[in-house]
Amino acid sequence: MNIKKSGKDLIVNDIKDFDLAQTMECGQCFHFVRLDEEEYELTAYGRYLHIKQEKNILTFFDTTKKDFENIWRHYFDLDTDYGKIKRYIAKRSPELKEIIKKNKGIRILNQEFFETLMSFIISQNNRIPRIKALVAAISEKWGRKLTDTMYAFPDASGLSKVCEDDFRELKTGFRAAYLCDAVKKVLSKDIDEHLLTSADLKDCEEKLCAIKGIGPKVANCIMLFSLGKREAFPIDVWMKRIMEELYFGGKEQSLNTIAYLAADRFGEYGGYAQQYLFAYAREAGDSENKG
DNA sequence: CTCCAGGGATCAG
DNA sequence: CTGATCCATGGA
Repeated sequence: MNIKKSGKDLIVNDIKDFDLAQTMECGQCFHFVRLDEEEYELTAYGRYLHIKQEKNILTFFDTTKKDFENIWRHYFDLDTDYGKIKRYIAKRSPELKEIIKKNKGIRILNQEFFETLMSFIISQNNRIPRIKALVAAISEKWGRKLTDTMYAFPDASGLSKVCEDDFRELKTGFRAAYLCDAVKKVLSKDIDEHLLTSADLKDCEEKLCAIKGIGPKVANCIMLFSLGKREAFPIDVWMKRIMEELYFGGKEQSLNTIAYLAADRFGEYGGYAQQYLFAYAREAGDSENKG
């Protein structure tokens, strides 16, 4: 990885195991706009970013070295060795070799805690385009304006005066009460990001599940995508189906049994494995719909 | 019209 | 502990 400035832009050369589109579109993030095949705009940590990939060259448009080092380097998980991770997962589960090859550029983003918390509450029983629309709507209504079309997601204090009816007006449906409860518990420090970060996986999950509307799946997404807990393993309907097919001969299993197998098989790399399994499941599901 | 979405709360057994 | 039903909303 070779970093240099070119006018206002910042260029990263020789980037390995990275594909921008795969990373943005794999269902972990909801606050971005696709401009072109490998070109996106997004917001995170109160900043706006316009980014583009051409082969193994990444261009961060109009970005200072300071912002790259303080924010984007960690956001895109650029200091993690994904080659090592992929080799480990392929060894533990050879069925995944092909799908890892197809999705060899997926990175797990290190997103902001509060935005991730709220986004995955919204994700429950919802579709990705709709989740994105709701995240954008909350940002536009209560967040800081960054460009003509993009707004930063507000922090908890920015939502302190927002009530359930306000969330309901945006058509968040039955999740309005959940969003309210999350804001309240973050403001009261009942939910504290730093305590969660230092807590172990089980303790952290338990604390997150104290928020109304958060269960095991959403809690694990929050831990994986915003608290740096890469051993977290979110199990949704897709994951359940594909795990039963790959490891249990197609027989139905309880969520606990599946979670136990994941922990045993993938350990500290559970979260990474989950991304490839998710891609595998979605691909299988799509071809099923076509055929 | 019906069905379902990267689930979870609630209640029955 | 496991299973069924409901939850708002919008797109297929």
